Amino acid sequence: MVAVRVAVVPTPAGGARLRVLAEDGRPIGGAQVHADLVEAVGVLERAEAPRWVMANTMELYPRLLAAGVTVTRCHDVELAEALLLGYAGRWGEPRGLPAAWARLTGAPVPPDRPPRSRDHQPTLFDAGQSTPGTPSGDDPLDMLVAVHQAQRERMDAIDRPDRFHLLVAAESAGALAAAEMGHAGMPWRADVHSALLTELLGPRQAHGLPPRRLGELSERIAAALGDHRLHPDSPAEVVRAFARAGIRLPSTRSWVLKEIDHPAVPLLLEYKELYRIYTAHGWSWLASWVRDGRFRPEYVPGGVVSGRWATRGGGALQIPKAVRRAAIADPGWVLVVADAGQLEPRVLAALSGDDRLALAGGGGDLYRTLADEVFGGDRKRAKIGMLAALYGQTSGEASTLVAALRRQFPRAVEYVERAARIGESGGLVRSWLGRTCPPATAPAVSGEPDPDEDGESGDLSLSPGRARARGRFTRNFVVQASAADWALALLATLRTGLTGIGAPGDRPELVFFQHDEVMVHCRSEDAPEVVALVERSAASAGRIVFGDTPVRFPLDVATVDCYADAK
DNA sequence: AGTTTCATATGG
DNA sequence: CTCGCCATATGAAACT
Repeated sequence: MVAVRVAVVPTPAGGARLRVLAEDGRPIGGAQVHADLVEAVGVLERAEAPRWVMANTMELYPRLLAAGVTVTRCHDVELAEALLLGYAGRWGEPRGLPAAWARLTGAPVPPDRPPRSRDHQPTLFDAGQSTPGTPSGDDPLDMLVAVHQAQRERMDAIDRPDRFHLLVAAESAGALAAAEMGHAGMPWRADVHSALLTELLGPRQAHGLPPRRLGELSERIAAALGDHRLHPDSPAEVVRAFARAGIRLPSTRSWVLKEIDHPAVPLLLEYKELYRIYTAHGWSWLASWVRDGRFRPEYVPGGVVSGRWATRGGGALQIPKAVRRAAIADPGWVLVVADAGQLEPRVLAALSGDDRLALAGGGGDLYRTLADEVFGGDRKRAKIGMLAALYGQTSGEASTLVAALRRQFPRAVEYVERAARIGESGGLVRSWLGRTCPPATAPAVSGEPDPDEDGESGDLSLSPGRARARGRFTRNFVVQASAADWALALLATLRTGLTGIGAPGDRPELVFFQHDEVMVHCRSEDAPEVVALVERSAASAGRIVFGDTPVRFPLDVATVDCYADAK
């Protein structure tokens, strides 16, 4: 019989212990012991491609990838635990296997281990069976099997189990993709990056001395303000210098400075831009994060409450446009870059079943249609109105614009307003697939008491100010988290499909994922097939997540040599 | 000296 | 009185 699911734990000596499971998680037969983890997984994957049940994908899978073994599907017990805890309103409790096992057996719940650092070498201890706080003698494979089985039962017991199963599968697939992306890395030309820095900043100086261009600018800024010396990166100094020149600044933010008519302003703006690149994406960034022609950040699936990914170093999700010129495909290869346009309003249309809004997104530019239907052709206002509805903005003319939207799209607007009301009254909201927002936290952890908070006398209701903030959060959560549901489904479909394209050994590789954008590195001749696959995956993600919906999720797809040319 | 918060930038 | 969501990362400033 074909193994549907297989639980796997590594042994300290590089081996593995496996147990075949039925779909519901019940073990079939006893534990198998293998001397070689990589071989055991590789053989079974090729033969039966089961869903691998693992405690933590990001810890185990990189070892398999390093040895050339990929797997198709998994169930990540830790990620599933976090989703289940969140669903139950127990957000923030330890979610690791030892903690889940302790809850199952009624033992004291140990805290989660802190995440390992990036250049941490696995030790016998890490790979081993005992974990701090766990009674030794508990077999990790037994723990894994039992916790997984219990998770399957908990998943079946909640509302909309079909969607929640999808969520766990998508979250797990995301973890596989994250490990694979960390393994592949984004093609990155250090020489191009360095040349770009030199062009912008002047040649690199020794000992972290600021590059010449920054020094020159700061001298000219000082001179323009009648000073001898000035650190333009110190907001306090800049404010003081302007004060001496008779200009009072509330802050030194770019948009504040832009309103000021003074010769130092353009210099200062230029300085800020260059300084930012120098400190955040300069030579030291290059040295820390780019090796062997690849940028390898550390992705953290499920790292953001809304289900978006985070990174633990490298800042992969904030790569400035200016340095994207260094992301260049290998010779003979290209980058297929695809991003979902206007994803959040489209997701709102699907969530709320607002078919009129769905229709408005049918023509490609949703804001354009909105503008023509509601705002007398004013696209800018249409966009502000929609974003105000999604974020809860009330200042300026935002309320008026949202009210206008509501007249034409009552279901969509009511959906987010309802989420806001639930949040304001202290309730929980969920994404379409069931990812749940964290509960309202107890205010004033330390320091100054919140002026908006009158008393801490065990009153669970929120103060008006906090309640409104909470409402904006839950309002946005339902949309942002459901958009993340969709994006994960896209990613999962895409990564599976890619294994069928290209020649073995020269497969397209997923190298980047950023909220609503994916990047595939592939041979030029495979690009058309990849483009078609990405587009199919987007459409299929819409159906998988939202079922039968008229909402379209169009992608902007570009096949380029260089990331900077994608948009 | 080490740690935390603030200000400002980047991304979606 | 103010009122736009989610993040990461850096250096300066403030704090222990």
